[in-house]
Amino acid sequence: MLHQGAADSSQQSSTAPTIPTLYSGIVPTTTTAHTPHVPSACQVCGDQSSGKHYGVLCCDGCSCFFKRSVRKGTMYACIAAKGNCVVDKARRNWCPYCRLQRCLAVGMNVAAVQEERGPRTQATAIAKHGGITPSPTGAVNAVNATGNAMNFQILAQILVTCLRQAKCNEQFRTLAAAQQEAILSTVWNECFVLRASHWSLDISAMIDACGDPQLRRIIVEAKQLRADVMELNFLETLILCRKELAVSAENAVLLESYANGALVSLARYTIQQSNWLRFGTLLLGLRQLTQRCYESLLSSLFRSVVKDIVKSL
Amino acid sequence: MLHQGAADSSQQSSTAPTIPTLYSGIVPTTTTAHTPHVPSACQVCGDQSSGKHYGVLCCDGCSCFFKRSVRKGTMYACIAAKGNCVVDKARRNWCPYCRLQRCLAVGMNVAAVQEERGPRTQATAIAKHGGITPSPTGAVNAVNATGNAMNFQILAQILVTCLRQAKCNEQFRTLAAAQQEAILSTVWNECFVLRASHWSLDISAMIDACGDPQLRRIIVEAKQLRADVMELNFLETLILCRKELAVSAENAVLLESYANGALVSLARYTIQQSNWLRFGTLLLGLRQLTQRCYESLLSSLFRSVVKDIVKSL
DNA sequence: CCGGGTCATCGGTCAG
DNA sequence: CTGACCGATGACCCG
Repeated sequence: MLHQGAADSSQQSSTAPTIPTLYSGIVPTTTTAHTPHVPSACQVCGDQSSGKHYGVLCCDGCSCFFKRSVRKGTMYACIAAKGNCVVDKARRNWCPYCRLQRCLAVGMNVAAVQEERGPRTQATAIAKHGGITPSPTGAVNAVNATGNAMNFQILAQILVTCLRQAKCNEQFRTLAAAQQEAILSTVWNECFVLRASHWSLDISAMIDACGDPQLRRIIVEAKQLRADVMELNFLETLILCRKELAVSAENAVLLESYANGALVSLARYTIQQSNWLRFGTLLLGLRQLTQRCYESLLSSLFRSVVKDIVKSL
Repeated sequence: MLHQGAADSSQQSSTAPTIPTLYSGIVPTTTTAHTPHVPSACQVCGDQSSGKHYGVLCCDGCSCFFKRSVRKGTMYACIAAKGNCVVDKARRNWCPYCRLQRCLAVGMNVAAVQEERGPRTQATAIAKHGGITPSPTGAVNAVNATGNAMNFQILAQILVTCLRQAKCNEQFRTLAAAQQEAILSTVWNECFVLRASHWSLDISAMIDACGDPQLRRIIVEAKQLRADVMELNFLETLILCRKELAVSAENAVLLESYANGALVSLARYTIQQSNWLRFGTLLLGLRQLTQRCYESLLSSLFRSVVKDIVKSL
């Protein structure tokens, strides 16, 4: 930080608003000459980049910030509630939410953040010194980058399947394409978790392999609903048909009627085989599902694919 | 890159005539090496230094004082009008003018003081203890400083009333104090919106005056539930008794049973006067309420007061 | 090169 | 306003 301050004061005495262009026209010729490393602009904040991190050219700060954010799974709130704060070198620390959003927007890969390892040294030193090997605490799970990618692909396939299923939803399918797309691009993650948590095969290993601890927690929680096929369908309708996501007044009415229909059907279905409690529990589960999904980094995992999936089919 | 002043100041403690002796004999051998943290004298007042700040070895107090002075840009006047007051640990607070002069004299770097950032934005610390959770905060600027301050005060009173009511909730009140506090510090905003949206008087003007458009939307949405007193009580229980917020395994069981009880009661109550739809609609409204609350900046509005309120009563 | 961790030094907090 | 305290940041190093 001191370093940062020093750099600031020496170069740009004031908070210069035009930072991103820092190396736009200056460096090109001198680049190959004697530069220690190729200077490029951080795609997140425009600061000097130290190379690629998590798939994107960015500076140490943004790289580190991204790593910590993903590891801890903290969910930020935009300081201005707009979600469009300026993220440049001088202001990147003002709004963590917008900084993280920007990290994801430029394509930083959540899955590339590894599990936390133990402290760096000690183990060897102590082992040499005495004979008492201390427990290396964090079982370094370097994991297989290859198998990891494979698992991700499979999960992406599951995602496609879930969204196809949503498209076939009896009520949802009747909506106009634009309305469908508007809804799905918002609630796709809820659809995914609902279905994936009740997948016929055990896919927990693949979910673990994605390296997103949040996703794991969400799925585990959703799994506790133990919904059957009928219940899943009704819940899916309730996820898909939310009048708040209507693009027009008529659609709002339509969506509400769909949701009401699903509610009544679900009530009938659950009451006939057990009691009211089941009905209420499922709906409360929906609340939990919604909240968790929007608090999580789930989206970033499939960010690249979900857009295309929603469009096609 | 690093401050020249750093090297300078660490050696020439001479600037301060009376100070240097403080730790001169304690750290003799290890001085220059790379000791974890060498206790040294603050170059400004001679107190124990906690490391370099703004380029100079100094204590937390002088560091903080310097930061505040630079940020606020206040001009002090020497209390003795001489500009040569003694600045040592015991007397550093007597004359801010001379203290600041001394900060500058020993080379503290004004440019290293960054601009003020917003309040810390934390957001939901998921996992772990499940208890500690101040909600997302944001800098809702002073805005309504003048005329609206009154309205804000009234709303804060309403908030107090809502939380008192929550504390009296038939189920919630039986929980241990620590558990109550853990839950309320998370869901207080849901409690507030639920009650405020169904307030007996029309408080929409005050809500508007708070200058948070999000809050307005949330309240309007919640108002559409048109819940009666009984329903409100059941919904409140469902907000308060979420097993995810349990601080212990036993409490999780307890909370779940409370929620189940509320579900059954609400079902009985609603079915006798209309139908299943009402029951389901209310629960979906709960989902909407939860999501909106955590997406909004509501918390920042009451950030300063809610903490105290939750603690007291 | 790009993952990881480290730690001096920034930031804000909040009783006193 | 003060300052002890703690979380966040990022330049730097290792493997």
